[in-house]
Amino acid sequence: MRLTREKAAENRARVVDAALGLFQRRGFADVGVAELMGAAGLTHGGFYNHFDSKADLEAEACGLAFERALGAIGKVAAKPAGDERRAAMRLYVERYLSARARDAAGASCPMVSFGTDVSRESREVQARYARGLRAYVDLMGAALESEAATARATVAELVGALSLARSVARADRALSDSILEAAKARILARLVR
Amino acid sequence: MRLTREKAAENRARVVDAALGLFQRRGFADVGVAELMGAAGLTHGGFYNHFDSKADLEAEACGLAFERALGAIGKVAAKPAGDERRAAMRLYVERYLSARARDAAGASCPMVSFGTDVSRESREVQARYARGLRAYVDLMGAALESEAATARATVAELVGALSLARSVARADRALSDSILEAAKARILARLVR
DNA sequence: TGTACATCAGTGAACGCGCGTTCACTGATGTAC
DNA sequence: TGTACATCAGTGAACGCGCGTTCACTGATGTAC
Repeated sequence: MRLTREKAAENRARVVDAALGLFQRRGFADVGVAELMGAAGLTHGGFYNHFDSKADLEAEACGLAFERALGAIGKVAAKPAGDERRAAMRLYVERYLSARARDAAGASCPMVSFGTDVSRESREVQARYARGLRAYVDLMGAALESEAATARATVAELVGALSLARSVARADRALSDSILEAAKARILARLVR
Repeated sequence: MRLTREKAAENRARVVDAALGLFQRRGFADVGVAELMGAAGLTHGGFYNHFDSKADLEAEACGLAFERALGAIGKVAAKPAGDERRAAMRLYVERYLSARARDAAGASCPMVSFGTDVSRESREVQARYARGLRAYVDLMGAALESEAATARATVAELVGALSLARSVARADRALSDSILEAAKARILARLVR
């Protein structure tokens, strides 16, 4: 039952998208090929028509996550400098550090989802990740209209706060909320200044 | 070949310690029972004399990591307030965000090693982690002689910077170093003020 | 445009393999007398 | 204190199980004429 090329490409994209969601929620190791193919409405046997290996898909999913993250911060950086960009940046930070983003484990920043995993992955994933982070920091500098050092420290604060907040979200929601609030207040205060 | 109670307790402690190192370096999932028993100089069969399950050991290793992390920041908080405590804190930050700490994946802050993993672990690990983080933030407030919000944001910045720096350490060392530097400079600047 | 055949996306059974866990066994230690 | 026996930390083979990957097969699509 061969499919049209478009249909096949669509299926492939659906697998990457479904896999990314599962990987972000549960980590690379905990999601099997059969499960992720099932999540895309397919059976596991066809997996190797699209990917060389599971590691290959992991690298591609990581790339997709960065593509989305860079798209979001890129939009902010693309605004006219000054008030308009600052307003967009404020909105970006508020969303990034919202309870909503914290609870949406399946659709979030790759630095938060894969931060710990990435140093255990293949060289290729690591290289892709490093390129992604460098681009993200650069766009953050533009979005913030700041020096590189400020952009780097801000990214660290953003990523650290969301990571920590997510880690304790179930066990200590008050602590989780207060970490988000503290980081948000600090970054926003620096923005208006 | 039954052992003395002391020798058995010593073996058990050695297993937890060896397992923690391996877990921090490679994650819970990637380290098998046979391997971690081997790292402690034992064979896998005896594992269940000491632990109910692998998850049980994971929780205990997590507890040990926090014990150490809390000990380190606790020492700073225990210094006499003022110059002496500030000096100890400066040293703590410099060490925490050093290239050395970044490269010592096997012996580091549990928030950095387990940050992503913890939300995928058992309720018990999560509860232990949340208690640990709360205590860490409290001690950070004391060490910093600051309000709770500042302590929370500082922990986020520390953890975020070390996480990111470690993620790109192999693929882009310059970026890794610069993230460490940026966060260090910002936190230290706030300290002297 | 129609026909004949090669291609290939998808299916589902099967493969090794390594995992967590169990078990019968060993023999020095701990304990009851 | 000495003896007899139960205890239990450690060993290594064995167990199911689920994983990533392979394979023979199907049948609609793409292509050559």
